[in-house]
Parts: sequence; structure tokens; C-alpha cells
Amino acid sequence: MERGAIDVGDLAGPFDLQATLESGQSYLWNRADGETYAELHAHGGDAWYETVVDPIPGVTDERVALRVRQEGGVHDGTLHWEASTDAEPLLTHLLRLDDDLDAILDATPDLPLLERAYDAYEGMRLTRDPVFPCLVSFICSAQMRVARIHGMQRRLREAYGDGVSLGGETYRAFPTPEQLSARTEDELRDLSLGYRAPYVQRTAEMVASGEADPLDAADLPYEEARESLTRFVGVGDKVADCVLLFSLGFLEAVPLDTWIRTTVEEYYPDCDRGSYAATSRAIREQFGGEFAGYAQTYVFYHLRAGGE
DNA sequence: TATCCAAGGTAAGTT
DNA sequence: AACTTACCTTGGATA
Repeated sequence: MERGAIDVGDLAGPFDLQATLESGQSYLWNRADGETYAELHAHGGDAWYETVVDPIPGVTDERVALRVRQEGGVHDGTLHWEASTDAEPLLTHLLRLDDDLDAILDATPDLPLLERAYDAYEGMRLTRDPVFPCLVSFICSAQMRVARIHGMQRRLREAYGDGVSLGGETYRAFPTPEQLSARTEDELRDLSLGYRAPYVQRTAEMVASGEADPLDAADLPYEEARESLTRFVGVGDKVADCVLLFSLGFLEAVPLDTWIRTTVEEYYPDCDRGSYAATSRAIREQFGGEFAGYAQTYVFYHLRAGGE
């Protein structure tokens, strides 16, 4: 096992591990203390977070088990990690430590709501989740609470994922498309996926068979990429936007979920244009275009946590 | 204790 | 293309 540390002060802008991992973007990490994400910021921010990552072209060509913990503040703290290999490039990729967060937030409009959200969750970054697990996570997110989405992904890993050991502990990788496509709808329903079970099974089948690859969307212009992802079963505009934003690096994507729709109604009623595509375009412009998705994520977390 | 409700939506069927 | 409706499950609210 290798260990290492990343000095947060060396990054371009602050970083908050807990806000980043518990803000409803990624459902692929477990807290070592067993706490769920049900209560935001309920148990302090220094827990170990654990995950297993399958090979990512250009980042890692092997499967990696890793743990990470933040000690100290969002400006001057330290990220401690333990992994089966040098995890610094991988953490940089997954947690977008290469983003210049100050510059990104400066480039968004001076809206009071955004300023309040930025102040409340200083250091929260977007994630770069592996695309297939991200796709499954957000198919499961339909009409679900954040804590329960997290529970579903955890059960999928525990039931069907390969065991990977690190430092005497065994962690579970997210099931591959092949592993998931081999399950039946009923088996997935037994994990409390409900009506999402056949969506997950059929989407896994599409990926496993080579019929479609969610990574292909990465090379398309934004709106075409969104349209392209909706080919997967259980994926509409909203879920597609989540995958584009939280996995494929389309920072302009603004998923129109119930929280953001409420925000549009209350704060920016002019942006309500009826259809998803038109409203999405309007709110994306309201949030400054290029980094609108960053703004969206702060607003989502801020409002969900009870902020105004 | 029982019932109701809403949770980061989507697919399928109608106008 | 826009509009309805059904859909699994469950913790928490309400009666």
C-alpha cells in the first residue's frame, strides 16, 4: 500500500472533501465511519472516504482501491490518501483538484443567491465520476432521496462487485456493465431499486454488448451530447445532464431537477420557458454559460441544506 | 397503528 | 411536440 498527502494550499482555490463527496454528485464513495449522507455536515469533515476505481484511459490503467481524508481547513488543510498505487493523479482527476476554483467562481455572474451558496460551501468542487457507475447512479436517482440513492449504489457494489483488498480491508468495486447486465430485473428489485431495476439492467446490457458507449457523448457539442445519452433506458434530459456535468466535464450543464425548478420559479421566473431544453438554455445563460453547472451544484446543495 | 406523501424523473400512451 | 399517468420503495409526517 502507498500513502501520500496533498497540501490543499498548493491547489488553485480552496477544497472541501466532505462538501464535494456528500453534495449529491457522486454516490460511489463510502464513509469509513459508516455514516450515510442523510444529514448534511452532521458528523464533521475529517472522515475517511473509500472507493474502488476501474481503469480510466489516460489516468490509470489498473483497478485502484483508495481512501482519502481531509485534515484541517479548506484553504490550508491536508488531503491524506492510502491506495494500491500512487493515487495523486487519480484523486486530481476524480475530485477536479486541477480546477482553478477561484477563477471559475469569479467567472460566474454576481447574483446574490450564488454569493450566499459559494460562502456557505467554500471549497466544494465538481466531481469527475467514472461514467458507467455515474450513469447507473443517476438512473437510480429518479424520485429518490440522496441518502437512498447512495444506499442503492452501496448495495449494488456489495451484491455484485469484485472484492479488492487494501491494507487488510476488502472493498467492493462497482459492478461492471457485464456483471450488471447478467442480473435479472427481480434481483435488482431485491436491492430496492424499484421500477428503476429494468432501466439499470437494460442500460447495462446496452453498454456490455457494445450497442452504445456513454463515453461517446464526451466528444459531442453539449446539447447533442445530452440528446445522445438519452438513448439509454431510464435516461431523460435531467439524468443526461447529471452525467455530462458530474462525469464527462460539461461544466455548462445545468440539470433541471425539482430543486432547480423551484429556484427558477422563486428567483428567476423569466427563465421558465416551458420545455426542458428552453428553460435549461435560459438558466444556463443566467448562471453565466461556461461554468453554469458549477453554480448549479452550489445552489442545489445550499437549498437542499435549508439555505435561502 | 394506520394512512398519506414526496423523493435530484422517465417511458408510454393520448391529444 | 405538448400533456397525462403509472411506476417501486420507504422514512417521516399526519391523523
